[in-house]
Amino acid sequence: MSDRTASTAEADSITAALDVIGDRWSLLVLRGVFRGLHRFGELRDDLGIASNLLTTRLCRLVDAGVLEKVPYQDRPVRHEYRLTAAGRDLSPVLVALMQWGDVHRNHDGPRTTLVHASCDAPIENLNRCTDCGASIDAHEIRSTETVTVPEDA
Amino acid sequence: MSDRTASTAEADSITAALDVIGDRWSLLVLRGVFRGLHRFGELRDDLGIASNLLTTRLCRLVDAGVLEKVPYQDRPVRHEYRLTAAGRDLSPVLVALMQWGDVHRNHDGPRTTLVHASCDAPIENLNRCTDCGASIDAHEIRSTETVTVPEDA
DNA sequence: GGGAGTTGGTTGCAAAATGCAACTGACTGA
DNA sequence: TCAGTCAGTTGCATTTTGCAACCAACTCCC
Repeated sequence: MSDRTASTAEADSITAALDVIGDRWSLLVLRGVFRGLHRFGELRDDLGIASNLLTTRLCRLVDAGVLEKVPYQDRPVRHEYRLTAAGRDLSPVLVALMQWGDVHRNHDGPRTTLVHASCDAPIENLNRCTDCGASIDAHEIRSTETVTVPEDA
Repeated sequence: MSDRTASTAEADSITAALDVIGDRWSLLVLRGVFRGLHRFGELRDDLGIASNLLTTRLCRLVDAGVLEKVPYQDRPVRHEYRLTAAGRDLSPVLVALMQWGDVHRNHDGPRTTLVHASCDAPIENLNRCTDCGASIDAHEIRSTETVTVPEDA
């Protein structure tokens, strides 16, 4: 990856993030770990991913500091994969994707509802203004480096 | 294996979302459109993407209802690409990715700050409880799955 | 009216990523 | 000793992507 630096869309933060989780499987692997699947075989069976690909994805995510290998037995030494703080910080990405899929794609398929553990009420993902606290629609976003997103974009 | 892993990896909302924007380029194309790039050549030059891939990505995004083609001239008829409502609803995904990249990846690279147009204050993305309104960390998320595909009964 | 330029692609082929299936190595427990 | 589990590795076919050249419809300019 990481050869998206060709022109003016150089290595900004979105590109940097996609270098880690922008392939076909990485986010699904992370979703599995978020859901409580921590071992190689669990992830392979749940995702239906080929072993060789799961190996490379896990290594890459560990290298990126998103997952860490934690030994769960000796003889033979075996590890499971756990989220680091950086990995947990990806939860808004997964929640945002899931919410979009719920609304715009997955009208009939199986749903997973995420709830606030202490309230049992559903979780939503949104953009919020750090000053006024309002939730922000795409129209109201202005980018300080580039063009304003116009009304009819 | 465990109760939660039965059949969930096939067609949930995250998978459905990734079917649309889960490849190497689609989110970058959308980022370009969000930034105000609407024409084929603008996107190609900005992203450094090959023409044939940009063609297939744009067609797929139009088919998925995320972008729409709007004619901007006749003779020859030419179109530009604009976000639909569904496309604009992807802004939390992009903001969440950007925020994660800012914090965990892109310490030295160029930053783009997104601000609330009416406040000029920075935008953040977060998960929020629809009941208590608290912003929610990954630890506080519980998932309750609606299994629609039963085991062979 | 003939060439150069612009825009928005298409085509052909090489390179890389992915999918599939079989196999390995270290151990267990019977 | 022998089957079974777990976490991968290896080899090869298929699919996707990257690169470069080409095309088609127009405009502009002389």
